[in-house]
Amino acid sequence: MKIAFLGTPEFALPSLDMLERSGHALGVFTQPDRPVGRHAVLTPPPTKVYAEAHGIPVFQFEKIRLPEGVQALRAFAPDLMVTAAFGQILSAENLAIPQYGCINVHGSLLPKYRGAAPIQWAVINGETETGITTMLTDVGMDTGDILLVDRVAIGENETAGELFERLSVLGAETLRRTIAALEAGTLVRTPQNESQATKCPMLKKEHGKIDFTKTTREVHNLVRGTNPWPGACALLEGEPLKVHITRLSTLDFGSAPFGTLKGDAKTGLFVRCNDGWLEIVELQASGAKRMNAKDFLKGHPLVGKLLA
RNA sequence: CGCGGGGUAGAGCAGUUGGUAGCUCGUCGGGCUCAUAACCCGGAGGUCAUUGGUUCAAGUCCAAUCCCCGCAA
Repeated sequence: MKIAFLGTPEFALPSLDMLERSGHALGVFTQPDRPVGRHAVLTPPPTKVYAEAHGIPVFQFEKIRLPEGVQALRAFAPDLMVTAAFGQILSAENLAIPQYGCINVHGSLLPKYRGAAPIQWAVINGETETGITTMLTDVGMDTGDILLVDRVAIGENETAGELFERLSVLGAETLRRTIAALEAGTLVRTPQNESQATKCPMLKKEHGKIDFTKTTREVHNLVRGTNPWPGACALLEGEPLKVHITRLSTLDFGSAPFGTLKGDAKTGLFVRCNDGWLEIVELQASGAKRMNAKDFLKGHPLVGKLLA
């Protein structure tokens, strides 16, 4: 089958790799190269790097729904489109091009967590289960008919980054089965239950701001869900402090204002939240590299100070 | 050349107007103790990122270079 693969970041790579190994004729449509990092180095998206290494043609458009993109897609003449974390909205015109339509690989159990950052929000909200849904893309935001679903449990300490990696691998498998069913003519379409639908917003920097009036579990979930990006952060004496890893703890340092720090270089660093004390395992001060909280304590007397 | 912080003992940090290199933790040895991750005493461990310059004297002042990181995009 001739497939137009629309995907951008690492999440899309296992799916792309699966399609390549399955011998489909591929074309990769992805976002333009973007400036990355402190020195704004123009960096190609991972799917482009993969495609070039495997001799797959690459097409990059700012907006594929604009005439230029539509024209290129039509010229490529795919039988099927596949999207995985593409990051652009497709138009009806785009979707009408391939005869089999467009299959999207989505990192949630639809109709829950429609939108841009389903994996992170599932962790932030403390979900214990998520998964991969393949769906037939329509013009709405993740509203198309459901094809196949695979479920996975979310670990108590699992970070969004770790879950991302697991789901990207699972996504390739779910996609493989979906296409196999399509080719066998056994694919079943199930409309989404609109009454169960939830939407999650794109994750922004400010979503990482920790609120210590919340419970230890809620803060822990935020730290996990924003790791590795954008990272959870708080203010220590006016300076930003990133909190990379936390652990739920049963240690009790008594009552104290929310955000109060306790502990030492041996037992670890703990911060007061609404219902108890959360251990901060790994952190990063402004200008410093990330380190163990215990190491940080050796050179920074923090006990009694306040995080805000 | 977007703004900014930083490279000092194994780890995390301090080091004031240039004048013998310090703290906490770890480590090693000894002591105390029923015992200990606790406490006491002692020891080892540094080309102060690199190169050049100023000076009687540079971790400290000047210049250049390399590396790490935060913010902004």
